[in-house]
Amino acid sequence: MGQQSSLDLGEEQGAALQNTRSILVPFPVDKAYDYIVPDDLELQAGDYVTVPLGGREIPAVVWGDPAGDVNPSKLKHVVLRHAMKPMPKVMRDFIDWVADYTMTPRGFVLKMALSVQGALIPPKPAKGFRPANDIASVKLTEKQQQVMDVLADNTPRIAADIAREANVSSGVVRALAEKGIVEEVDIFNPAPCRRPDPMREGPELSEAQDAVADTLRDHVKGGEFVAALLDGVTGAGKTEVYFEAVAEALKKGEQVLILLPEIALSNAFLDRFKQRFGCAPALWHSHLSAGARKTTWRGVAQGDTKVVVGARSALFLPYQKLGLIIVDEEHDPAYKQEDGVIYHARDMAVVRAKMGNFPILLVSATPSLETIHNAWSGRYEHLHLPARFGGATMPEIEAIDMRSPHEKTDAQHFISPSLKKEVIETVQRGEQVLLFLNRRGYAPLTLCRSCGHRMECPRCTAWLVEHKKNGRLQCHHCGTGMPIPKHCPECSEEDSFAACGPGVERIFDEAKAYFPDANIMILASDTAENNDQLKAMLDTIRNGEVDIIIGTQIIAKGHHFPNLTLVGVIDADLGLQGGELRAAERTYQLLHQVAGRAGREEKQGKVLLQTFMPDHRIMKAMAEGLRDPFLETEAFERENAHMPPYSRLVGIIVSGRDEQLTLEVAKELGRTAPQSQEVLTLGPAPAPFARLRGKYRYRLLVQADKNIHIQKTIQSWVGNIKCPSTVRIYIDIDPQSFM
DNA sequence: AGCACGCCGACT
DNA sequence: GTCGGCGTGCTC
Repeated sequence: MGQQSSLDLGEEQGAALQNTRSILVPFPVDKAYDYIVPDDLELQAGDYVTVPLGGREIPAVVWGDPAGDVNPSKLKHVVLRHAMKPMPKVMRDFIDWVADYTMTPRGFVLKMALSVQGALIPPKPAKGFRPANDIASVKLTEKQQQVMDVLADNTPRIAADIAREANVSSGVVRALAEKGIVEEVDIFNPAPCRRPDPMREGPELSEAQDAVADTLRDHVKGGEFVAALLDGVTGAGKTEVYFEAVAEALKKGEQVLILLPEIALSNAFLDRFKQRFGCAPALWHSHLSAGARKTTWRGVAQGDTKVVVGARSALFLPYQKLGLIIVDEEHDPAYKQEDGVIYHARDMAVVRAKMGNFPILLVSATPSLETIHNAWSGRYEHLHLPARFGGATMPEIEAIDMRSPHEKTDAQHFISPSLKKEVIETVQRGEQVLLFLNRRGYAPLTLCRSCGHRMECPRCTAWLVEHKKNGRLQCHHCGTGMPIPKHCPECSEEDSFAACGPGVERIFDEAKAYFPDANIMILASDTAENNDQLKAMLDTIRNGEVDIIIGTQIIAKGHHFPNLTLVGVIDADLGLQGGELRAAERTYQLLHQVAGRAGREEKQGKVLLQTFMPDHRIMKAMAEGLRDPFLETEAFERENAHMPPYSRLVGIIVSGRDEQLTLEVAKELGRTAPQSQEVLTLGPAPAPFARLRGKYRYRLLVQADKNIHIQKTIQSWVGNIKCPSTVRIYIDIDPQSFM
C-alpha cells in the first residue's frame, strides 16, 4: 500500500503530460478504459496489450484516444505490448457495431474475439530432434538405425512422433541425443492452413457450375461488397462452385472464412477441401483442444492462416486480411447464438463483409425467408445451380395419411402399415432405411395411469423424457435426471406409469419387433459417447452392417450414405406444433434435408412422410417438390401479420429466482412499454418455458417497423427500469425462437 | 470474470 | 464479541 501511494503521487503530478490511450478490456463493460502508456512503449490502435485491472493482469486491445473522464490518479500503466500485428480497424469497428446492434457491452463482444486463454503469449516451443551436423561414425544398433532412417529427411519432430514412425520406444531417441548423434531443436507449431494451393486442379465443373463459379470469381476479383445467395439442391455441387471463389480470394492473398453449422463440420467436407487445396483448412469449433485453439487464433490474427472453416464463433476471430465469407447452410438455426452475446452469425457475417468491403456468399438448398426475401428484392444476387445431369435425382416423396383407417398403427405403435411394408421391401433389396424422428429418449411424456399425474422437471416447465437406455427420466432443458420412481409421487400407486408418445428408443423397440432379422442402430446426439465413437458408428452404417437407422436430426446433416434409399419420417408434423413464427419454415427445411438422405447417385430414393395433415402446404410442397410457392405463401402470411422479414422483432426476457419480483419487473416493463404507430409491444406473458433451470421467466415481444432505430427505443425504455440485481433482463434483437 | 465490501447467523 | 455466508458493485 505504501509503495502504491508514492507511485500514485508521481502519476498525479505528471498526469497532464502522461501519454494515455483508451483500451478495451474483455469484460462486460461498455466503455474502454484509459491507461498510461509508459515512455518506452509505442502504442497504436489495435495493438494487443496486457493491462492491470482490479488487481490482475489481463489481455486487452488499444481502442483509441483517451476519454480523459476519470481522475488521473486512478490511471494505471499498460504493462506491455504483445509482439503481434494489431487488430485491424475493420475488426474493431465490427466489434463496436455488433455491441451496438445487440445492445451488449463492447468488452463482452471483444471477449469473443479474445476467446483463447493465453493466446497473446507466444507458444513455447516443443522439444524436437534432428540429425546432428557432424555425426561421428559410430556403430548404430538396429533400432537406432531405424530412427536415423526416419530422420533422414532432416525434418525435426518430437520424440514421440519419431518413436512412432520408427516403431521404437522414445528411449532410443533420447539415447541418440545423449550420444550427440541427434540434436535438440525448438519446434514451433506452425499456423494451420498457411499455403492452400488455389492452382490445383479441381473437380471438373458442369457448364452451369462453371458459369456460377465465374460470377463468383468476378465478385472476388472486384473486391467489393456484394451479397449473393447460392441456391441449389443437395448434390448440385454448391461446394465445388464456392471453392472456386475461395481459390480466387487465395490468389489475392486474402483470408477466407467458411461458416458451417457445427454439426456439418464433417470429414467428408474436409476431404473435399483437401482435394481441392492440397491441405486441410484451419478448423474452429467448440471441441478444439486448447493447443489447437491457440495456434489457430494466432495464425488467423497474424494473417498466416488462410482459410478457416468454422462454426458461428469463427466470425469473431481477429482476421488480419479477410476477403471472403461463405455461410453454408445459411438457413440453419444453429447460427443463432442464444446465450452470452445474442447474435445471428449469418446476419453479422453480412455486416462484416459490408464493413470489410468484400463479397459474401450465402449457400442453401432451402434458404431462410429472410435471405430469399433479400434475393427477391434484389438486395442479394440470386445464383441458381440446377441439379446435376446424371447426378442427384430427387427422391420420390409421398405423404402417408395417418388419419386413414388403412394406416392405423397398433396401439402405442408409430410405424404405419405402408411404411412397414416399404421398410421390409427395402431391407430385402439389401438397401438401407432411415427412420427419422427428431426426439431423443423413449417417450416424451410419462404419466400416472391411476391419477393422471405428469412427470415434470422440478426446475423447468417441461416434461421429463424417459430414457430406457439408463432407466432414467431426464429434462432436456436443464439436464436434471432421476431414476424412474417406483411409486407415483402424487397418488403413491405402484408401477402406474405409462409412456406416452414416441422417442427414437421406442421406435427402435418397435422396429426390432417388426423387423426381427434386420440390423438396427439408433443415432442421436446422446448415443455416442464421443466423436470417435460417432465416427465408428457412421462407418458401420457406411459399410452396410446396418439395415435400419433410427435417428434424430444428427443424421440429417452432412452425412451421406450411398446405399440408403428409403427415409421414413415418423412424425412429419412434429415441428409444426407450438405456434412458433418459423415453425413451418423450419419444418420444411428439416424435412427437405432429411429427404435428401434418400437415394443419391444411381439409386432412386423414396421418402414417406407420416402425417395427420397431408393437405398442409408443407406436405404438398414436399410431395410436389415445389419450394418457391411454399416460400411465397409463407412470405405473404408474414407480410400480412407484419412479421419479419417485413418488420423487426425484439424479445425481452425477464428472468429471476423470485417469482414475485420477476413478475413485478415484467409488469413494470409492460406498463412503460413503447406503443405507437411504429412500435407495438406485446406482453408480458409467461415465457414458453415459464420456469427454466429454476428461474421464472416472463417475456415481452416488441414488433417494430424496419426503418426505426429500435435499439434506441429499447434503451430509453429498458434502461430506465428499476431492476433488482437478482432479476435479469435479456434483450434478444431479431429472436429466432421464442423459447 | 474476479475480487472486495457489506450486512446477518453459528462459533471461540 | 468474531468468523464467514454470498448478494452487490466495480474494475481505468
